[in-house]
Amino acid sequence: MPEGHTVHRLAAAHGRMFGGVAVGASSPQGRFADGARRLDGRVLTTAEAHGKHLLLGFDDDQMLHVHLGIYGTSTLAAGPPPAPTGAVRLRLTAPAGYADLRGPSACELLGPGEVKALRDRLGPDPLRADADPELARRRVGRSRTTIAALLMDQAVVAGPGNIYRAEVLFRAGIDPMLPGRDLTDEQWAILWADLAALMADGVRTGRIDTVRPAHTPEAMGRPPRVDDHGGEVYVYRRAGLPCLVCATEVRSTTLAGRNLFWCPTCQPTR
DNA sequence: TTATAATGGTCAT
DNA sequence: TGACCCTTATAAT
Repeated sequence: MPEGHTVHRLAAAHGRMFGGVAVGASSPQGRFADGARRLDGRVLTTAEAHGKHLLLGFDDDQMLHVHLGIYGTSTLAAGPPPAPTGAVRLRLTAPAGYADLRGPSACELLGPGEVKALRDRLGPDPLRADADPELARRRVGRSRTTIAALLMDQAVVAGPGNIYRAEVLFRAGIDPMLPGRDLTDEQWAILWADLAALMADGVRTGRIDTVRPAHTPEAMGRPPRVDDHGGEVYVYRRAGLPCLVCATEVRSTTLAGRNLFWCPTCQPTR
């Protein structure tokens, strides 16, 4: 379930489990065999996330870079590792437990220059203390691209994915098709602050919950949502269902190859 | 048993 | 814009 909040949780969990100890590394699936050999026995020194990128630093100049892509998962558990099941690209082990990485779009060792290049092509991450929202605001303000597409562009903002994109636009009442440069400064400030708050919640809970107290299942007398992403949301994957605020049918379309969801009443065209 | 979809990104056209 | 990559869970057959 990889949007930025997931990766920040992973970074923290890796720091707790592997920080300061020599880790065992293997690639049961075999596709990262060389990298695992180089990692095996190194001591983990840093664990951080930038957007959806996980960066693990070791006591040499090689940084492990992991990107989960759309289906990647990383499972951490305490205790001795069981026999690997499925396609485990990388297994890390420590006295405290183990981590299994499956299906990542990137799992590679990077030198310092490559790490800098990676960071340089990412926009500010609302979950990072060093994020500069002005940088993102300037890019959005100059662009004719729709705000829906800009929010998915990791060079503009690093971390949000399709769920946060749809939900934050709904909560701000902004038409997804509005060109970036037509947003007011106030609208951008609201979007940024909401991303930061919602994603911080996501880091705490491990779920994406965006529904305000007034519209929760309990408040509305409706059954809780059952969806494999495991959270209560307004529009994401709710096409054809009534908007939780105004009962208009939630719409969906494909934009730049991704599903976009919105309520035409709550997010009117200007 | 096979098909499809999915919270992402890269590359080519 | 479309093809393709990675893996798994669920739906359809």
